[in-house]
Amino acid sequence: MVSLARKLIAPRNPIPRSISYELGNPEASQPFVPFSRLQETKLLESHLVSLLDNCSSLIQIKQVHAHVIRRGLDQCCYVLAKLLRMLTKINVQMDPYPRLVFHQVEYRNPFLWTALIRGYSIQGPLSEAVRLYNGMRMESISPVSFTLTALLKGCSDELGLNLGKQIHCQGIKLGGFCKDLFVHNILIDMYVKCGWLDCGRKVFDEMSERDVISWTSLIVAYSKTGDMVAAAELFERLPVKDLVAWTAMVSGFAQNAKPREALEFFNRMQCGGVETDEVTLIGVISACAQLGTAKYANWVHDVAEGYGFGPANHVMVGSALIDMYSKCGNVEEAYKVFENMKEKNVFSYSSMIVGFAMHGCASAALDLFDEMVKTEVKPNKVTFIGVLMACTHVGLVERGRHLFDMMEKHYGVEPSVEHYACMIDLLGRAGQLEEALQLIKAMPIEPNSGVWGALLGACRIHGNPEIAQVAASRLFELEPDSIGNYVLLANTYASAGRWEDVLGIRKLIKQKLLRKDPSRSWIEGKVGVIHEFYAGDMTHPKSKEIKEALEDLVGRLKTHGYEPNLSSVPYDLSEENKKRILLTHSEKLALAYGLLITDNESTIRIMKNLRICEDCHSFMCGASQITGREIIIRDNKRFHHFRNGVCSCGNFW
DNA sequence: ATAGGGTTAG
Repeated sequence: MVSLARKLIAPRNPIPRSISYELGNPEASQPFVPFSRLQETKLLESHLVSLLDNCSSLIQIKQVHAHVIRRGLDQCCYVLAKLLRMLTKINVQMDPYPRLVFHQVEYRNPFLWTALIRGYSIQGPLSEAVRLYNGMRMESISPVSFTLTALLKGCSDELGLNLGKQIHCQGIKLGGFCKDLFVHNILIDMYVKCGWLDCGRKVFDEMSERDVISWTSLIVAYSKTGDMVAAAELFERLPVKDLVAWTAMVSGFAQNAKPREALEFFNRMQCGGVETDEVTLIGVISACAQLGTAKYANWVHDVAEGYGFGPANHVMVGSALIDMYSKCGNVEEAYKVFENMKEKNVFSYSSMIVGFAMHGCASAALDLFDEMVKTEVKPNKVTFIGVLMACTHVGLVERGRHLFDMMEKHYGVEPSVEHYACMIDLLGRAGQLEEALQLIKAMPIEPNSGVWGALLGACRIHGNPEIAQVAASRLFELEPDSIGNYVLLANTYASAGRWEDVLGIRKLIKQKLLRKDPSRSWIEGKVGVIHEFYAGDMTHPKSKEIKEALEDLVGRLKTHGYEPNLSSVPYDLSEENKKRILLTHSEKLALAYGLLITDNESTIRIMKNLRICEDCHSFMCGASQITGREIIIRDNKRFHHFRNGVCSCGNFW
């Protein structure tokens, strides 16, 4: 029975290829197969294909394959092509198993060829995919448009691009698929992946017919290069905007640090009656995390629950919420979300660990790490950055060293340059500047700007202009246009009283026409209204009250022993001028405004774009004591919780 | 067959 079936399906004298391939299925035109049997075979084939469709592991696929052979269909291209596609889907290497399956078939149709080509194209090497493609044409088998898209999928680098261009130029001349929408959409994608956005645009512009996928591909491409203007331009021209296109805009703005625009688009999307799914929500959550305000945080959490994508059942939404609450200063709420999640993955754990670290809760971060390694979730490089950060923020040098030693030995995570930067930060902030410098010299990988920057930052904190000079000279090579490095070096000189050198750096900054990123702080007022203050900026309508409130506060603070820290002003000015400047630091303005607009009980949350200065730090400590308020400040690195005169960072930041 | 997603760094 078995051998009979095999004979029927793979005849000794195959019908001419040209006919069979046009029909797409050689078995279909065998004249001597009785109709009923043919139907039976067709049924069996589609049954096996649907079995394959439901496979999710190699073992399952092999079981179905055995079944395929038992039923005598081991020459059936239709079923075997599906088998190869499934093997590719679960990432089974083409050599040897899928390759063998392919070779065991005597008469291969274009779909079977394409399935193998696609496998090599996705996994690499692309050269093998090309070799097969040529082999296919040598046997006079005409490629189908799916063959081209399969090849184009693998063209994501310089080498692939050449091939892709060939396919683009020649292949399209070949036949009917020159107008094929799929091929063009994938061509756009290929050019974009290779960094040839203009070519992608050209394909798009010349297409006779476009669908929402063509538009969205290009919109995403622009947003990935940071050009949200071009992305928005296209988006507005897109005739029918679907969920994915809207989401591309929302997350595009979020990824490009434009949280307000992201929220604005989400709002428009909702007004337009477009449905929302968890992918959209993740973009919105990320935008709220950047705003850092508590009210938006609660709002978006409710929105997510309302759409049925609560953190309990959606790992990605949950992880994004953990990150958001941490960045909004509410680490307790972040932990609540974490606890209630049914499934936790490496993102959930890492976000929570990083969250604890940001808030200076080192022991919570380290405990959670210990808990994590007992589960099936494996720590990754970000997890280790999190635990090292935790150690840094409380000065746990030995613990950090130990973790750094163990990460590769025990957990198989190779220390990257970012981990070295964390270690330099850890040693440096703890005052071990020489050790930090030694570690940089002993690094097996090339130190990058992050590493030298960490050292320079530490030199500024501990007032070491000599080592600062070493770090800065490397940084000026690596990042000649980054103003921050010049400012840090100048500040280090300033606190050592080396005003000549400070002037030298200032001159350099002027020569290079660099502009300082102005210091600003913001605070959330009524229902999502954000008030932003720039250092020295007295244009806020309530400036007069703010100034009075601050002067009053300083007066009361002085009776508690506060003295303005003049070394926080890196300019060679008179004492009076220094004091005046200190009082217009943006976080102080925001604090005064916060005191004016909130009731006596509530916590004051301030966000800031730069590192908080020593003077503001001690000012906030005192203010929290005098006013009895809790003050939470997020600077560009971490959170400070000021309560009863002390800060959670233990004056270590 | 083709489009959208979450954690890090001085």
